[in-house]
Amino acid sequence: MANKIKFERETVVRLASQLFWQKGFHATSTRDLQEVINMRPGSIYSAFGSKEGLYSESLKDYTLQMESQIEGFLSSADTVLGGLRAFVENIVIEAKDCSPSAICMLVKANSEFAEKDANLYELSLNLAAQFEAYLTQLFEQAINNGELNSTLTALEYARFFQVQFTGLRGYFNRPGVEKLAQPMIDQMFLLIKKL
Amino acid sequence: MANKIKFERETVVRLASQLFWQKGFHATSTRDLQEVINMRPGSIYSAFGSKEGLYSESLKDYTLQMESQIEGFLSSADTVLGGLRAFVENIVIEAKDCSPSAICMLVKANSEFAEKDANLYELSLNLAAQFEAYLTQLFEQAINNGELNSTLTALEYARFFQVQFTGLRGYFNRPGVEKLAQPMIDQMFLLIKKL
DNA sequence: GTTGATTTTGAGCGACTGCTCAAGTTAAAA
DNA sequence: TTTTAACTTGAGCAGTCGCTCAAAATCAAC
Repeated sequence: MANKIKFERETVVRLASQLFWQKGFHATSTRDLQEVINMRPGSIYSAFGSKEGLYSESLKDYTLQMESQIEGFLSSADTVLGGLRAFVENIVIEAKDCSPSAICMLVKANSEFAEKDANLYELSLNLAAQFEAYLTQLFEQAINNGELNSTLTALEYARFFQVQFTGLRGYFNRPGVEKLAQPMIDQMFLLIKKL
Repeated sequence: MANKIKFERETVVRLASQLFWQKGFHATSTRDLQEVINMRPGSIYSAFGSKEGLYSESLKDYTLQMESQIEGFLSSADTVLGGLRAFVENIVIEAKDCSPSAICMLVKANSEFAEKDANLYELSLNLAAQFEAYLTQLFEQAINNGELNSTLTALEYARFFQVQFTGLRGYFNRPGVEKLAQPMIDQMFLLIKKL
């Protein structure tokens, strides 16, 4: 009975996610979104409630995609560190130019939503915490596998990784430094092992 | 001849800078600015040309302020590295809560202006390059003073510093991790010396 | 074919945006 | 004191914003 939904929620959220990631929340208008996801205002608002609702779903999807991307690299690598390194190299070097932005969407979100009580700020914190927990679990494996000694806890390794990774992505979000990426990633993983 | 300007350009730019730093360019309305800098549209536009013009001046001022802040810490420190460390500790630990944002305004700008041909994107790149040159000059001094060996060039040290610093500021832009700041800064400077 | 619940459509609302400019105010020069 | 160029004011313009909702379209059930 009744009309069927004509859009695929997954596809729509992914497209919205890309636009939001590129332009940021405030600089993306609902008309921009309408064009990209090919939906009219009424449908968008009945499906997602608000621009904020669609952004929220986009950011959650982004985080899950990041994690499943890492899973992909892990499954075709011999070690946890090898998988993580392939992931970092992919983001910083290969995917750099076909990605909506060189900066992590979570980091962008966290920097865009200044007001500490805003929903989207809280969301960015929660997703960052979730991602940190995921990374911690990976470093636990790495320690158990003997890839890393246990002078640091898994959580401490995860923190170090995030600082390095975010720092690198920020630094390489500028033209003309491409040749430095590989040596600096090498240095990053060298440091992790020597901590 | 004629009326005198009633505002102090320096003060106004500093106030605007703080608001822009906190909220970002797109989320700051000209009405927000009017209130904070206590000027009416006509005066603002005759003095700065546009919202973009005021932002541009604000961002330049921010960069200069950062550099002169570092100068301050350097002049009351025994070594270049000691001065830089005091600066980092001040930004990440002490000034964290009274600052408009935990994230560097240059980094925010660079992440907000996605379109590669936009004026403000170009500006953020130029100022970042200027700041890197300034840092490089400091690390040159540190090498000459024998504080650092010369396995790396001054520019390479400056790059490493920026990656670490940006990474740390990003990581500590969340509640509940305050106690980790000092040890992670210690680790950062330990790494710099051991590179 | 008819019904009727569900989804899609898009004109357009009220609020807000960056910005303009005619009118008013100010104070150095004449 | 008068003049006049420089500066300030704020009502308000034209455009865009996020979003609503009555009408049209859709399609499973009967």
